[in-house]
Parts: sequence; C-alpha cells; structure tokens
Amino acid sequence: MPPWASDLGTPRIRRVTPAALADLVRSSAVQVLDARGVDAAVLPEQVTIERPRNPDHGDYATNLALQVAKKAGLKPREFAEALAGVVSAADGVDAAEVAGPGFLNFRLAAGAQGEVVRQVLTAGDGYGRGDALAGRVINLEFVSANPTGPIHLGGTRWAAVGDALGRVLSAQGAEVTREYYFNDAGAQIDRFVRSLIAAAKGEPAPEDGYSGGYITDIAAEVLKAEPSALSLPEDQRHEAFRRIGIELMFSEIKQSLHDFGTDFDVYFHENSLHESGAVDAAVQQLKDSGNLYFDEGAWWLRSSEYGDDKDRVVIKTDGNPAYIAGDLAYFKDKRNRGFDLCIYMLGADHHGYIARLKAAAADFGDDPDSVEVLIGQMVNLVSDGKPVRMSKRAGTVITMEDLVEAVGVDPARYELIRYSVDSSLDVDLDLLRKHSNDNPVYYVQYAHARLRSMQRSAGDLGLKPEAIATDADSVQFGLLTLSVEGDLMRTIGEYPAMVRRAAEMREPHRVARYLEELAGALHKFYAVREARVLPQGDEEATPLTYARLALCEAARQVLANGLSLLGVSAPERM
RNA sequence: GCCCUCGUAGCUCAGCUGGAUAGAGCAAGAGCCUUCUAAUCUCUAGGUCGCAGGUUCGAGUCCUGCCGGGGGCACCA
Repeated sequence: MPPWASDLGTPRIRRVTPAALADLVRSSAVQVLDARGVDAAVLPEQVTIERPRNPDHGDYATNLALQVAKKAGLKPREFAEALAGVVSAADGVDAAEVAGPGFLNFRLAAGAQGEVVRQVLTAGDGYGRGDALAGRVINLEFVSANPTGPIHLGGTRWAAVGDALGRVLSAQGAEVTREYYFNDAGAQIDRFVRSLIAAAKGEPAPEDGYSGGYITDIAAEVLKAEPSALSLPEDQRHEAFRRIGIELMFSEIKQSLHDFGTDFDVYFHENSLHESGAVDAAVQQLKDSGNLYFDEGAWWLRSSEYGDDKDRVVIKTDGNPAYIAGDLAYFKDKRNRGFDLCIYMLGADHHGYIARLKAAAADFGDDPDSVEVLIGQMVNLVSDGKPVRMSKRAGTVITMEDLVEAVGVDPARYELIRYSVDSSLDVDLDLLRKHSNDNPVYYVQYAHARLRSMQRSAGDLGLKPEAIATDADSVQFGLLTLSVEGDLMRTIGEYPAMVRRAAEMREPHRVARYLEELAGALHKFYAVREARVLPQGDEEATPLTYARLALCEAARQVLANGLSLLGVSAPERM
C-alpha cells in the first residue's frame, strides 16, 4: 500500500489529502520524466494542488505539466497524459483527466477525502501546524510606538497584524520573539517631560510639547507619587518627572496592548543602548571595519548602496550620535541574542528605513536578507466618507482603547487583520459602531457557536460528539457524498497549505479570508435539509449521523484553530 | 524630481506567488422561518480588473511608460 493512503478498514475506499495527492503527483512525475531521460530537477519543490472553482474540473487539479513541460522539453498535453496514466492507477484516485492546454484534473474515489476529517480529529489543535519555518529563530518587532502618548489607530493595526503574524510564524515551527522598541532617548522624551511639568503646574503645554487628557492625568499621578516634585531644583524635578512619568506611560501602553490581546516577550528600551555603551561600541566597530566613512565633519553610513537616496549621518558634526546610531546598535544586539531573522513591521511613513537596516545588516557582516522590513500602509480616520485628520486639539485622536471600547476586542482585531497591509485602511468609527453586526468576524464566530450548539443537542440525545475524535478510524466517511459535504471537506483540507502560505508570505490576512470561506461552506452545509446531522423525532442515530458529527467537529476544530491564529475567540455560544 | 504603495461590481475588499467562465461581503430586488441557533441559506442584478504597449500556450497577477489616490525623501527623533 502506498504511503499516501492508508487502509482503515472501510472497503474499497482509500483516503487522500491534498498534501498526499501533491506527493503522489510529484513522485509520479519523477517516474514519467525518468522514463524519458529528463532530469527531475525541473520539478518544483512543492507541487501545487488547487481546488478548481468549476466542479466540472474535478475535486482537485494541478498545472504541473504546464509549468514544467517547457523546461523538460516536452509537450504539456503529452506530459500530462503520461502523468495521468500513472496517477489514475493509484488507490483512492478515481480518475485523472487532461483538460485544456495541459491541466490535470483529479476525481477522488467516493468518500476518499474523508481522510482530512480523520486527520483533523486526530491532530486537534495541531492541525495546520507545519515545519516550513522550523529552526528559524525570529525576532518580530512591531508597534514600537513612541512612549510619549497612548497608541493610536495606526499602532493598533500593527498590534493586531503583528501578533497574528507571530502566531502564524510559530505555527510553522519558527521560534518567535515579539519585541517592542521603546524610543525613550532623545529630544522627544524631553518634550514629553516638559509637557508633564507644565501640566503639573497648571500651565499650557509648551509650543513643541504634547497636550491631551493623558498628559494631565500622568502629571497628577506623578505628583501623587512624589508630592514635592514641583518644588525640587530644576534638574531634579525634570529627573523625577522623567522617571515616574515615563514609567507610567510605559505601563499604560503595556496595559492597553494586553487588554487588546497582544503581549510582547521583550520591551526593549533604546535608552539602555546608550547607557550601556552599546551605541558607542557598535559605531566603533563599524568605524574600525571601514564601513562608516568620515566626511564634512560627520560619520556616514553607506545606505545608498542599499537603495537609499543618499548616505545617512551616524555621528553628527557635534560628536553626538544621530538617531540611526541607536538602530545600528539595536540590530547588533538582536543578532547577539541569536536571531537569524529580524522582521521589522513599520508604517509607510518609515519606508526609508529599509535601506538603512539592510545596510546595517551588511555592515555587521550579515546577509541583508536576515533583515526583513514589512511596510504597512496607513490607517485613516474617516467620518461620513470624508477623511478626518487626527488632531489632539480637535479631540479626534482615536486610541487603541477608544477602538476597543467602541467595538470590542474581537471585532477590532479581526477588522484590522483581514485586509492586506499593502493597502491603506479607512476606519469609520461611527459606521463601525453602527454596523458592528456586519463585521465578518460574527459570521465566522457564529459558525463555531452554531456547531457547539448542535453538539450540545447531540449530547442531549445521548450521542457523544467529543468521543468521535478518539474513535475516528471507525467512522464511515464514505457516506459523506453530498456536494455541500465535499465542499466542506475540501475547504478543511486546504487549511494547512493556507497557514504555510500565510507564514511564508507574512500575510496573516489570508487566515481571516480563509475562515470566511470555511464558515461559508459550513453555513451552506448546515442549511441543506438533506444534510441534517442529528436524528429527528424517534429516528435512530445511523453511521451517517456519526460521519456528519465527525465532519462538524473537524470543521469546528479548524475554525477554532484559525481564530486562535488571529487571537480572536471561538465562542461556545452567541 | 526620486523612492514605496494602491487603483478589480454602486461601496469595502479578496484573488492561493502566471491558469480554465474574475469572486465575497455590504447596499438593491425576490424568496425560504412548526429553526440540529435565521448573526444562516437560495436566486436576480451589477465588470473596459486605471490607460497603453510588451513578455508567452495563457496576464487582474510579470516588465516598461503614462494617469490618479496615499506615504516618504534632516547632521529631528
């Protein structure tokens, strides 16, 4: 018996998953090529099996022949014919047909795809985990908003997307450290502190300072902790407000993030790099290695070699380090901590950083590919279809807390994750509040709650849906022959490849889109009368009842697994 | 001027790393409620995939050039 199939006692039905089919196609292709004296190297590492939109095109399809025919010096259709011959002889495959210019369409034996259900039930939480990124030690830096105020809408987007990305990367075997970089050094912190002091005195904010309710709140907190703070000599006063005020701001930010379901492994303080001498050491190393050059009284980084418009100053003419000196030291620190991949998630207003960070990697002797910068477009606040400029004075600043308060954590996270970060996002708070029931998250969550409800009813009937998982081998999946059942099983089968793709492409929004598709397949299945799961009236449970219970539990499990990748809850009831 | 990014149905957006007849939700219209939870489902209508070239068996997807929206181009942080 071939390894991609397993005989589990159901007569004349073999079980096939998409991954197993891909392996089968690949090994068959090797055979075919071998017979023609063609090197198998022309084949892609991973054969893609797709689900044709048109049901006439079978259960699964591959365009492998079209992809490799040219490289192999063969005609696509002829190659596909030969491949079809080998594949169709395998157990579990009912038919393999060549179509169009060289597509290969597969029809599986009736019920053969029930194997995915058995796999899900066996794997449970682990279904969809993979090892595509096994061995990678990844530092994932995101949000990193300045600690001079609460996190705004933009940072909230990265908090949701970054956290989901971290979960997706972990699901593919990567060891992920989530990191938040606090820019707690430099002039902006001084402005923040002076703003606090002004507020404590009851004076208006300095011209270049920060205003807003949070400033007066924090100023009051500082006075509570240190009642004499205002009467201290100027430098001590500044120090007291700095120490206490920044710490309060930090904890407020951390608390917001935590309430949003996003926790970081490391909160890194820029200031520590200056105090420990790490900045000086990093700069000295780059001077010694000749990677920084001296010109016009300053030291420069050759960032233009990595796509920057011009080189950037690292040490200013006054001898002080420029901001990017901290970035250099920070990167070096990350590498010293053993990360082989540093991912930075930045807003579009920071896209100029790509070249500097790549240059930094190269100058420290690393592969520039060990730095990946993900640029996400901006979040705009919109009201009545018109953009609203966020302004503290006009009171139109929307913070992470405001958003959560308005719509709740699950809808907020889901809404922010479900779009590609390549496109900018318009958030209309009023609309979001008014139409929060339109949020697709409810569609997905409802699918889960609905299944849970059915399972509770099953329990009332004396059926034990949870026991099916441990007894999956005895389930007669061959009975699942309705098209809504086939669609559901095929969608479930696509989950692992989708997770892998989301991880490799750093695109967690794919998970959300997939879940909407899966929820759709479930709702369609559930609305069909012939597909009723539980017995009615004085009917008895049949093998079909159990097969459907197994299918439902598998669907529920995948919904739960996917939602957990997004950090969104899978409710028991709604 | 240069760099990044987007442009797909009335609106908001997907489009599986080039595939078969371009999809979903919302909005519009018409249906299915003695419900395994109707926050569901079924059907109808809606398209010059910004424009023009190119690459090839095949382009919404890749390349070039234009047009339009957003963002960025400090010895600030």
